[in-house]
Amino acid sequence: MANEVEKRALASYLEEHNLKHTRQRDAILDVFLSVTGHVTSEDLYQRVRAEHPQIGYTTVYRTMRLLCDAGLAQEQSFDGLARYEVSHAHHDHLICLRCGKIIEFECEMIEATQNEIAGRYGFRVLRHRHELYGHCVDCQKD
Amino acid sequence: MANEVEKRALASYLEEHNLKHTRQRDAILDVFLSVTGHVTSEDLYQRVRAEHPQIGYTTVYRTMRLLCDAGLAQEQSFDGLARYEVSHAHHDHLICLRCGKIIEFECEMIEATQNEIAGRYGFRVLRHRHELYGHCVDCQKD
DNA sequence: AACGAAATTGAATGTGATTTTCAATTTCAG
DNA sequence: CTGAAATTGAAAATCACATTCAATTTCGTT
Repeated sequence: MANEVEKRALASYLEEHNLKHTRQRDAILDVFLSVTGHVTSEDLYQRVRAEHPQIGYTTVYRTMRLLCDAGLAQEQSFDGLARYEVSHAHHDHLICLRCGKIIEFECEMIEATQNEIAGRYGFRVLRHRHELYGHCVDCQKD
Repeated sequence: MANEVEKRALASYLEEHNLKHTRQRDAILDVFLSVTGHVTSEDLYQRVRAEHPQIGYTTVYRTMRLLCDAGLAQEQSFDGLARYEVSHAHHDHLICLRCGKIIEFECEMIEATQNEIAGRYGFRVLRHRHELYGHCVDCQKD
């Protein structure tokens, strides 16, 4: 059985919150983890449906919110559509405005600077959004 | 008459694009410029309506898009709602998750780093979004 | 000042993603 | 096995945003 770690994390979360373990949640988690990149609920629903035709859109939608609450997924939005990615080390995004390609990057220095700036205003930063929009190598040719 | 510079800028834009000068557009621009901060179209509509009850929501909405196209306004979105701010020098935002306060800041260093990172991936950055979410001084007390 | 083509207005309606409702079903502690 | 509580999924509601269209207004030309 794949994705043991994530399944156990989900199980703990469900137990702690008096929620129930269901086949649907398990199946959706599996499909979500098998996807690389940033999927919308609709995307994910289509993929889930290919393997589990009886699972409805609403369940996929609700399960993604659940996975976000459980810390297994993160919601992003680059273009007005909610997209989900598997939670992993903090990072920012480069988004190509022509082809939609999304590249992730990390930068300690920017993080440090953010905290320094927030400190000036007495702010305590909890999270941030940092996205660079432009054209990727391939799309600069046109 | 107030806001002469902006009114002239709008007039030029209208003329260049074969659009027409109307009382509504003038009134909406005035109200928009009188607001400090980041307003939604609904916010703005309410304020416009207070002075000009005959102006409809749609006109406010369309005028804000016009002002964005004309470079007089900028659209932002921190919480899913489109918000408009008066155009001014480039800056990023600090947003308080409790009270909604929005503080603007600038940072050359971050801008430079962004370009350096984008360069690594062959990206040409056209614009970016950089928002720090957290708690402001006042809201940390609670 | 008046004409008329073209743009604008604003109420109503459409759109599309997201969210909620609710009856039927499933889970799971006892 | 039982029953209370959670979950499911189809349908409907919601919400912000965007468009439609007939009536009105603007403005270059007469």
